[in-house]
Amino acid sequence: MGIPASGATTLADVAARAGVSLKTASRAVNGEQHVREETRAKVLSAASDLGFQLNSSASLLARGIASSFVGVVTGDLANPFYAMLAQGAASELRAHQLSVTLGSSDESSAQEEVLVDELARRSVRAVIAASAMTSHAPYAALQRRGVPVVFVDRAPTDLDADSIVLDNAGGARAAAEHLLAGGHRRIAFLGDFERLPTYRERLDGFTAAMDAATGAVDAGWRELVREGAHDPEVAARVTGELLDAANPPTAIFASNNRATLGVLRELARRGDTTTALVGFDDFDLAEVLGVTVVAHDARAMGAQAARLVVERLADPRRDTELVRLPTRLVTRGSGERAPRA
Amino acid sequence: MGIPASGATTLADVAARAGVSLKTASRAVNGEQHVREETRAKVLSAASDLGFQLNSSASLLARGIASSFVGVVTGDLANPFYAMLAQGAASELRAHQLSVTLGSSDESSAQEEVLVDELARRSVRAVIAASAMTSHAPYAALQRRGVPVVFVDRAPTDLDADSIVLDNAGGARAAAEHLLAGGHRRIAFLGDFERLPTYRERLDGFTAAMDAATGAVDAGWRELVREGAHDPEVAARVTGELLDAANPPTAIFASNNRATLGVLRELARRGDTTTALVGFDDFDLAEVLGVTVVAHDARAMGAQAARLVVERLADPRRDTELVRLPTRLVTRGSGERAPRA
DNA sequence: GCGTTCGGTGACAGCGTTGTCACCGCGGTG
DNA sequence: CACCGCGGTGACAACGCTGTCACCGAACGC
Repeated sequence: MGIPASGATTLADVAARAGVSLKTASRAVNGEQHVREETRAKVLSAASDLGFQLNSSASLLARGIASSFVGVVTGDLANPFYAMLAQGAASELRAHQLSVTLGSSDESSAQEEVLVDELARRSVRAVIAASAMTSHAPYAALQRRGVPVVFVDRAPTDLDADSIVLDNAGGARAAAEHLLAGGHRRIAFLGDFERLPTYRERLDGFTAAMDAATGAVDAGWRELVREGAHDPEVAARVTGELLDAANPPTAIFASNNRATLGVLRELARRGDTTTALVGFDDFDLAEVLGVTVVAHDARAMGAQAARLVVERLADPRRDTELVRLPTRLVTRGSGERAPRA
Repeated sequence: MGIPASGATTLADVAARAGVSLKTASRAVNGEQHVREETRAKVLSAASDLGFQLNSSASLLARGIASSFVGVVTGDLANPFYAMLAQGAASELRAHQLSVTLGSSDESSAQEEVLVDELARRSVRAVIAASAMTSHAPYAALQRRGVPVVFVDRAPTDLDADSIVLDNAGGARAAAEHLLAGGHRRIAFLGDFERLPTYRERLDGFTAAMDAATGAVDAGWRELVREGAHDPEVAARVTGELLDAANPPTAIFASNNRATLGVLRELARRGDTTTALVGFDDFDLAEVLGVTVVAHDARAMGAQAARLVVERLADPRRDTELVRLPTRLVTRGSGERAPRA
């Protein structure tokens, strides 16, 4: 009943209609104590009559809170890894009355800088970032302003901040060792952009395994290390080149899900069913395709990041934490193919 | 220089430091005109010295704007369809100074209701929803309050609102006709939750094709229509049941990406390479696996939804629009397998 | 030379909410 | 019976910013 308000209805309207003071109405709609049940009911009914909704800007302002949003910066939501990460963070944050706002950088530093700037302008309460930048100055600026920044997947080296990363070296090493144990002597490594620490760590783990196997591996194994295979197209092309070479690898380690995708496309294209493959990152159809992978839990990573955010929000001066999440090798066949004689 | 501010620095601090009035500082940081370049530089430098950042709540409040966020409600971000949708919306909205806040309902009506409520509390400017609800009362409430709601993928029947959907019937019909043309007489239909309009439309299209082919198809084809295959596990189980039946289908139409995934798992598990398959929704590895699909552009859908939001924000009383996006059949092999003799 | 315009600047009153403090009346305490 | 404590309520001043309006001086037109 009553004409739909032309402008927005305010708490004052509700208070007037309920015949109470502004403050009492505020207490009622916020579920605070010190309000008689009867009064509260009166206010709530008036509010619902008017279709009232608290103005969050005004509320935030009055309470001296920047906002209730946490920015999540990822490379590309189309990558399920990031999507799961975001979802893990979002659901954990919701439990703490925080919402998530999203931005994709497409792995471009420039774009990411714009994103961070946008988040700053939105006065986000904290930021969770899977950063593709090498210099994290924009994040440092946020930190200085008291906005917690938690890095996921990739820890910054030029900034002291909470971070949560995978055991990249360990996972890659396990993959390499698995292939070596299977008798492979020529194993190709398909890396991502050189600047990404994840890639470098994975290469380190891979290298460690290869070095430990000196004598058992071809001396020239380093020639089979390729980088820059950030998207499936490049990965597919590089795979083709590797396999067309004079002395092709008998196994491939794809250092992330997109590289794996590219390898699979190329192998399928040429009907190659003998080259062994282990990929970093699990994916939906890996089971169907029988792809052996280094798996981990992206959702847990997001949730953990959210927890770090909440903890730092509670105590800004606590020591920064570096969480390293385990990976596990899931064998499904492609990594167990014997080397071609 | 100067001690890092204990609390937040305000525009007043900046103004004081620059020796100008509050209003002039405001004009300078907001890039408004009527400020001498020299003055602007002075203010900007003071702002950067102090690490100043405009308080968005205060700014929004003063300008009488609810917020700069648009809520995007989806089923589950882990589903690439939703992830792309969200990304499409986000990047289009960014061009209009709007940010996206995300919520996943896990396709649960209860959860979705909570989400919408949360969005309302955050005073979002508009909502884009891939709703799994049958009754859209919570959205109607938002609309009444002047918050534009745009439905994607699934249009509500109990609410007049801008919507953007796929040509579900057309896509499903094309898939069925394709299989029929290939000689199949027993085609199974794997549906989603019965309550989802997308599923019903796809079934309608499928039915239309089958009906048009009366005589050519088995009279009992309706027995091969199954629903509730919302996740891969159920889809896989149902597929198994269908194929184990006395008179199994020679082809399967999976009505969404998760159903397709389930079917693929089950076919792989039993080493079945003869049953034909067409899936609704494209996916990364479809090419590798040679899966024929009804494809569409989720990102475009999100972008289009964002455009509708912007338009309605500009003119709240314009007629609501229903956009129907085309689908296209992409043949890759699985849909072209001949029926078993 | 006087009125007019206009770029540049500032004072001030909100925007809608919440924190603080004060107040009122009632029941329990000594 | 005076006092205190406390549940319930309200007045009022913030919160940090922007819109409005007013003001000042310099450039301009006639």
